[in-house]
Amino acid sequence: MQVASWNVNSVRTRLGHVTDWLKDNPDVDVLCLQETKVVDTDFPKAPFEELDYHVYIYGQKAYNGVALISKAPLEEVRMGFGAILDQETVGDLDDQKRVISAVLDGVRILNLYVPNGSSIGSEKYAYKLRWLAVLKQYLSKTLEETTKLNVCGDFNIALENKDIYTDEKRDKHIMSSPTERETLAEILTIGLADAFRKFTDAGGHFSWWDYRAASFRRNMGWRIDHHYLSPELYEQATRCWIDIEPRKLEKPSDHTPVIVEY
Amino acid sequence: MQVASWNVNSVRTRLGHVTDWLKDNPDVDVLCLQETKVVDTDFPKAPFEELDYHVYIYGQKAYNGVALISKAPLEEVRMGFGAILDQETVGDLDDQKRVISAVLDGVRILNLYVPNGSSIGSEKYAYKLRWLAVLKQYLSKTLEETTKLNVCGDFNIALENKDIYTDEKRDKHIMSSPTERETLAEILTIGLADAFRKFTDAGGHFSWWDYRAASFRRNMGWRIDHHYLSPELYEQATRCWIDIEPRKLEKPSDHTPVIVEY
DNA sequence: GCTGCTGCAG
DNA sequence: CTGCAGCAGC
Repeated sequence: MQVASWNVNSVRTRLGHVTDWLKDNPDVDVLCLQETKVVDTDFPKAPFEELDYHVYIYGQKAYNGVALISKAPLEEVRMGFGAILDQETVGDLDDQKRVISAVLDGVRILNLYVPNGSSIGSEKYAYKLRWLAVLKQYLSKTLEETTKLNVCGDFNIALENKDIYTDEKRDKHIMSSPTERETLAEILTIGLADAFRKFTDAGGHFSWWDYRAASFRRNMGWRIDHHYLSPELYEQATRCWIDIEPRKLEKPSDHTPVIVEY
Repeated sequence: MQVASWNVNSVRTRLGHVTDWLKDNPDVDVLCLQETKVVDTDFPKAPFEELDYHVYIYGQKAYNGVALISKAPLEEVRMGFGAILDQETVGDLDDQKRVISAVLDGVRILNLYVPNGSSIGSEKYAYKLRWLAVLKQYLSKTLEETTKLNVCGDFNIALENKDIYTDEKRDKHIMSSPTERETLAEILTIGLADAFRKFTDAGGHFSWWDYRAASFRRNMGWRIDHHYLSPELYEQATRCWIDIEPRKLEKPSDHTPVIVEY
């Protein structure tokens, strides 16, 4: 089974890229999309259904939005933190559509778009940390019911120095600050491990390159899109890789797909 | 000597089209641009200067804006009505940057972007008529000092029925209403004649096609961009034509160049 | 409708 | 550098 994660930065603008990629990657069973940037009524379901995929969406206008594109029908589809956490815990966090999950062949696939956080100390940064605190509760509760969990998506955090093209300003940069790293590392202690690092020790592998400053051409990237697996799945994992080809296309997303196989 | 008029609908968005067109039309001495939509500090002068043109600009943020692009340096450059009319007459009309003129080889080239007027009876329509009243004074005063005057630009008025693709709703449509036509015709009585009509009697020649309803493909156009010449220049005129090629490009302006030669 | 701009977000 | 909303113009 293969699961892919791809922040497409607007599913409508990137529709051709995404359907082309699915055609080129017929072994991918579930494609997890982030930043679809579209309300559910306007999501282009037909192009995927015509390729015999099932589509599960949780979107909003202009920002955020997540989706699951699957060859087989999915079970137990859940949208938002509120699906399993009480309202008091969730608060307003589900106003932004960042969480969708479902089960395929006994594996819960959990697709996330973690807040970016803007800059250290900003209001959006506080939101990111608050969101991650609730995420931990959400994942803990999920792990109470399943031993096969694949948490993937755009985490907007690069855990290790080798996951970033440079060491400059690292500690003060959003996505690599000590607090963010510690927060994510702490979440993973509940029983999740990075599928990519099971197979690849080297740095220089990235999943996101800023649109600015020609950073893709200069390979000034970050590895911020991840597949985190529960122990049982981690054991079963046979591959995890980044496909940089879509980032080379005309008008690409700034992210590129990350695929795990188990 | 050749003078061209082109409403480019954003000189920054159309920069490639404009420089390409200049390269393809090396005999054009002065290119008059309208709707440059950029403040003077942000006008892309360098690409024109690298092609050895001189650039004279009178712009504002987001709306309107006119410019003169010239192979030779221009003399007596004037911006706005206020350059020769008293402030009492001009009022607030120079808040919108719609008038620039200069002299080349004894010919005053006067580049206009006449207000569109939105719809008959609207506030913008009243502004258009008020603007045209002041234009008449401005042109009269200009004709007191020169016998060689080339007034060109986007007039947002089609003087004759054959200058529009259809007769439908003509009288109630902005750009072809009787009042607008009479107002422009009255202005021309001070001593200006349509260079295009010296050479071409037929209808079906247009300079503007709405972006909507595939109107260019269906040739649903209007001839609203003009060169009006003082008698001496009109006598000397050897050609006047519309180049529809730029309207066929990707992401074109809705207008296309009109060129006069004398 | 179709485009361009501002302003925001990433 | 890109996408979107909201606006304005035509």
